[in-house]
Amino acid sequence: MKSFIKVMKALSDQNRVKIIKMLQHKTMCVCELRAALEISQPNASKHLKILEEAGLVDYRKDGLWVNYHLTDGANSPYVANILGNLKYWLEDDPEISKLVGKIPFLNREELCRQ
Amino acid sequence: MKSFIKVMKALSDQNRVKIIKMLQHKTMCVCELRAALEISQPNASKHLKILEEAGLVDYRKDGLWVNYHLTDGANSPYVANILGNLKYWLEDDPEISKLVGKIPFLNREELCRQ
DNA sequence: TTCATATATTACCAAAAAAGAATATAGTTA
DNA sequence: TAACTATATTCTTTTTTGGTAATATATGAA
Repeated sequence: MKSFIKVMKALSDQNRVKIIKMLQHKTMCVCELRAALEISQPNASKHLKILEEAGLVDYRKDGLWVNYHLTDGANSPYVANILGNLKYWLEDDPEISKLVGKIPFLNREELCRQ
Repeated sequence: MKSFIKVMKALSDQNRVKIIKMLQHKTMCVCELRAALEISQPNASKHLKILEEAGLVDYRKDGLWVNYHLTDGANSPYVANILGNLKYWLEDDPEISKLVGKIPFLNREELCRQ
């Protein structure tokens, strides 16, 4: 039950759901995500950690960048199911559409000099 | 997105998940639920209200009793999907099994005189 | 009407979670 | 080595949530 609740809690926050929906389209680094969501860098890192501990996302380091991507849910039936459904859910949510529309114009090199 | 998050939040608490799993087996009144969960009556009422507002449960009044049951999720794809999957998920969780095992021995007439 | 009782609501407190500020870590480059 | 930078962590404050106690509501019975 604990792992189920961890997944539900991870998905109980708007910014974290937005992160999931963005990662459906593209592997993204922390600075791209924080720029798209307009939140602070530590805040973005913290949300990503919660998603990671729930098994929803994973990352690969690439130099200074840390690229996050969705997992395949192989380790949790809850994760597999919800991530599968979330491909279709919230597709017509206005906030999500707006965010996803931004993705092609996010430029890592440009965004990550603060 | 708000309704999705409402469902996720509703399922982010052990007692509420336990209520769902019990209602899979039987329509139950508040006093049966609170007795099974060993929580206070106001606490049970509050959890039920959160589940109801998320669209996961509904109730019918029968005299003094209020009988809660799972919805069919007709008004929400999230609810329909999660309630469908929850028939199978958590079936082998020890806490859930213990609770569900109690259900046949709950006696409303006996429990509801405090 | 009056009393009894199952449930809901309110007010309050403690614990948990979210956010910001400051600092630390880990790569990279010079 | 030292300086730079993307990210993570820690500390603190604020907000949210879960719980209890007390009270209100609503239905049924006398």
